[in-house]
Amino acid sequence: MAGRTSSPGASVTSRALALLGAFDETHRRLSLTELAERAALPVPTAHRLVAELVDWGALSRADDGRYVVGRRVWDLGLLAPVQTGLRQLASPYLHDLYGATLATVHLAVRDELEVLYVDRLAGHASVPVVSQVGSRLPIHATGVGKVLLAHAPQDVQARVLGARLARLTAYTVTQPGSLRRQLARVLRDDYATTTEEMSLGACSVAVPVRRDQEVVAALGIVLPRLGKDRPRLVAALQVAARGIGRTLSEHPAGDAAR
Amino acid sequence: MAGRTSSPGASVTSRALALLGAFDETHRRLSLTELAERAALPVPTAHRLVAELVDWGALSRADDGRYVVGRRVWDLGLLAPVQTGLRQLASPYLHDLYGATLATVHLAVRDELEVLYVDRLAGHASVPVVSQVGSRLPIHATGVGKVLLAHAPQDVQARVLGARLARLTAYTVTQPGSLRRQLARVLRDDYATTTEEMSLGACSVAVPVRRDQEVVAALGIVLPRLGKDRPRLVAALQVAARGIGRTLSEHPAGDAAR
DNA sequence: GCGTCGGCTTCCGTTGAGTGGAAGGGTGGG
DNA sequence: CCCACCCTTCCACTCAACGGAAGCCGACGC
Repeated sequence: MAGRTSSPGASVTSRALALLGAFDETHRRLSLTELAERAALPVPTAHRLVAELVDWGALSRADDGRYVVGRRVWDLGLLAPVQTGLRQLASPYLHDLYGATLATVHLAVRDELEVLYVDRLAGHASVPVVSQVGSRLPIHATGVGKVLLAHAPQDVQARVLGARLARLTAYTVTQPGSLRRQLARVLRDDYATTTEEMSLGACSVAVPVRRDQEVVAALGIVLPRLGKDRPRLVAALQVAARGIGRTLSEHPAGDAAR
Repeated sequence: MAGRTSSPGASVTSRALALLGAFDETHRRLSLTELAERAALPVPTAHRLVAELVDWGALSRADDGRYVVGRRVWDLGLLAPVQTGLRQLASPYLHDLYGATLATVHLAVRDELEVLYVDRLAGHASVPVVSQVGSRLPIHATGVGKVLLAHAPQDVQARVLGARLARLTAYTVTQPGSLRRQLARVLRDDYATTTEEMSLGACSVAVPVRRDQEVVAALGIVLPRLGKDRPRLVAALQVAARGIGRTLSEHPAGDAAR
């Protein structure tokens, strides 16, 4: 390979992937110099590798010279099991729920100690929420998060409860004991709720989505307040969740929740 | 580099990308040998490169030893402008439309001579359609396709009309003269319709989405039949389309329709 | 239970793809 | 007009990458 390299042993593939990895939610458009910095590469090296990524369609160069993630990565991302399995199969159920409630509807999975939002439906009438597809939010402060945490392995629960529970609003549950009791109730009632714990003006209800007894996702909705609609909402969510679980069982190839 | 190579001059990056490019809609799970074949690489070479892609999260190995597109590509795909620009900004409008009609709602852009479905909303009550997010369908047989074709550059229209127009149902418009006249009417009426031209039992209406006078996408819905609801549907679609166009104009960084 | 086959994994001598500092061009701002 | 920064190109040097061969492993047929 090269006579001199700033990072001996690094492969070409890892460098190219480092360039792709330079993009994130807060860095969607990057100049060449920014890319090089974020990927820890010299500018000429970044320049060569970026040109190849652009040729293939992994990156795209905008008119202002900056780079963005290319259409081909979007296409490829749609082939990932989280999309073709869980998200796609669940979509009609989520739309049924949305059509019936016009509330924000969430489908989420656990991603280590966080909640990953796999899908989110919302119109203009829905409660504004901070989540969007691909977001990772704290697991202790959302309805779907509490469901996923309640059904997580003991070591995951220990790590979440043993860490500092971030206070996001005055109503966030930050005492481990309180959260533990809530999780026990989630297991008993088979649904979770939040009341302005993630953001003010947003309350939520969520239920587990099971495939063959295993909780693989959580389905939830967000409303300004729960009130006396709670039993009806829980019932609607559970019907949709069972439908999703059944559909997932009928499509074994789509190992959706991993 | 290596003392011997089956494809001299091919870069490491291009080989790694060839492996990613081995996946498509009909090849979502591939064995190592299949990956090597489809990427035109020797198996040991594929083995090494695939291991790196797995390490980074671009690919994932399932329990049965086969590979799928990894979560990190899904994450990255969500950063592409087609997602963060057009799709995300349009989503609330699409959900409003869905909530009002419970019909299948489509958002699409032109991708060369085809329609690319950027978003699709459907519940169980909606008409089953063949499209899904990321699908490319023929531009002459769908409502959104006719809108995009009517507003396409002359050379694009010439290439579509000069090629054989595939007959998908008995009602598909396959005569270039007929399609030309329909496109003229689309420009005049500012909406397009289809009647069981793409699949039986599915009729559609679609309107252009404009950002600063430029047609950047098409918005459509699919129903079992149009009937006397057509004017109301067109009006609802146009309101949503104008809302999307306005929102796109307010977010210049998201060059969504490219 | 054994043998065969196919897929996968590991090895390693050879070599050319890849390296990045230097230099130069272009653009925007002061 | 000058300066600073970003981007692009060059090229001597070298080590990362190459893939056939060999071996391992699991499934399948007899």
